[in-house]
Amino acid sequence: MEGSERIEAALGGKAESILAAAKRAFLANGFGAVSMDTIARDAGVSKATVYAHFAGKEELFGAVIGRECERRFDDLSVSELDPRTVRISLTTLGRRFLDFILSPDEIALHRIILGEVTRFPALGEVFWRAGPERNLAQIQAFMRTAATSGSLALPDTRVAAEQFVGLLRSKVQLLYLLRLESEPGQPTIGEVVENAVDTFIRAFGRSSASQGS
Amino acid sequence: MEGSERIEAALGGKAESILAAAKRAFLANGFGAVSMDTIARDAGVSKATVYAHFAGKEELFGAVIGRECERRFDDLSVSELDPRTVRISLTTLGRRFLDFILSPDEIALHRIILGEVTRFPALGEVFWRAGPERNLAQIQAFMRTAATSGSLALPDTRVAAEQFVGLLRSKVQLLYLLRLESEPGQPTIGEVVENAVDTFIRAFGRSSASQGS
DNA sequence: GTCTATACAGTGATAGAC
DNA sequence: GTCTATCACTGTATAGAC
Repeated sequence: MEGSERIEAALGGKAESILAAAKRAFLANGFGAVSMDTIARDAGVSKATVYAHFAGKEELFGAVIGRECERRFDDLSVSELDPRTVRISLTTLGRRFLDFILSPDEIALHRIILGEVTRFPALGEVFWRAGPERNLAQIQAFMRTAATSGSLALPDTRVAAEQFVGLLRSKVQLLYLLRLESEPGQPTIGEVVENAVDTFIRAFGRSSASQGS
Repeated sequence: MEGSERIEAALGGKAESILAAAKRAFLANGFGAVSMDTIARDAGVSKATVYAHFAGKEELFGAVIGRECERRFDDLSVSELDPRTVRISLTTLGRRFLDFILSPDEIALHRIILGEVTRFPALGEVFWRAGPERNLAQIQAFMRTAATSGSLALPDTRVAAEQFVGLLRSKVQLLYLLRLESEPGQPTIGEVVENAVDTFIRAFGRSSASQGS
């Protein structure tokens, strides 16, 4: 244990504190509204220590965001889904996807990326590759099995995956991003998923499983 | 003409210059990266004049964004669309909608709003009411006529409108927001519209018009 | 209202002791 | 590596003359 502490110290436990504090500050307030002073104080170190680990504010921001993009790997576990029970599988898949993209951290990250992509153009691709692209790949994988097994009649599995995502996000993701998620009269996540699955199966369903109650 | 110049001067031609300069700066760079110095210089007035018209940077920002939200009224002209030729009408409608939300000004506004909604919580509702909500209302109006005329079998016109929008935005809006619109291998706007209309008619179409080539 | 000049706070970044 | 103290600079905002 003494050894592991040694190693941790050698790797820089303070670097982790700084990154953690920077993550909290940046995700909550964006780039411009956060000062290096705040980050240093919140991390329990001096400002000079921050600069000993990171060349500047922009580099620190890039490190935080890049890390955050990589960390969040949304495993939709599509291999566990049975393509023969399409409605159930699509509902599970849709629910997992929406729970992920509507989680507070993911919404905050989404806001930051879009707000700062003009100043940090590289972030756009980093975000896309780490998030939406992976999700689409997983969903497309399920679409392929469903098409192969004959449960769905899909002219193009890639387009199908993109459209299923579009049906799921509908307006609900934008409402969350705009902080309007608790407006009265809005449908629940469960209803959004149900509606998306209904429509998707109306369009591409083949078997009697497409006729739900 | 002398009179109109007088009036313009009385209303403050400089206020317009300031708002115009602020709009350019804020839409291009966000809130934090813009200084009142830049705005004043770009507007051709002194900084004190800016403060004579607007209480501070935040108020100026709010004025610019609020104005921008109101200005952009996207008239989809749904009353001109014939519900009997569903495929053509949906294609026209989808094209107009996508051309609007993917226009440079709209994309820039979208980025700013999402990036600053944490600092300016009121902007979320302003944006929603002025843009997405109006678009949805117009699209829903068309869905109603299509349902009444029997061209589409829609269980819920509101949900149908939201889902049509979801199919249209699919991933293309996010790609534009992330500045990845010119990545190779991406579908054109025309293809996105076509795919959205295909799927929508597969789900809700009734007549033989749903069987396109 | 408009300008020039300036006050004042806060920022990112660094020097030097330990 | 880490700290305290400080730098140079930019930012918002204002005072006073016209």
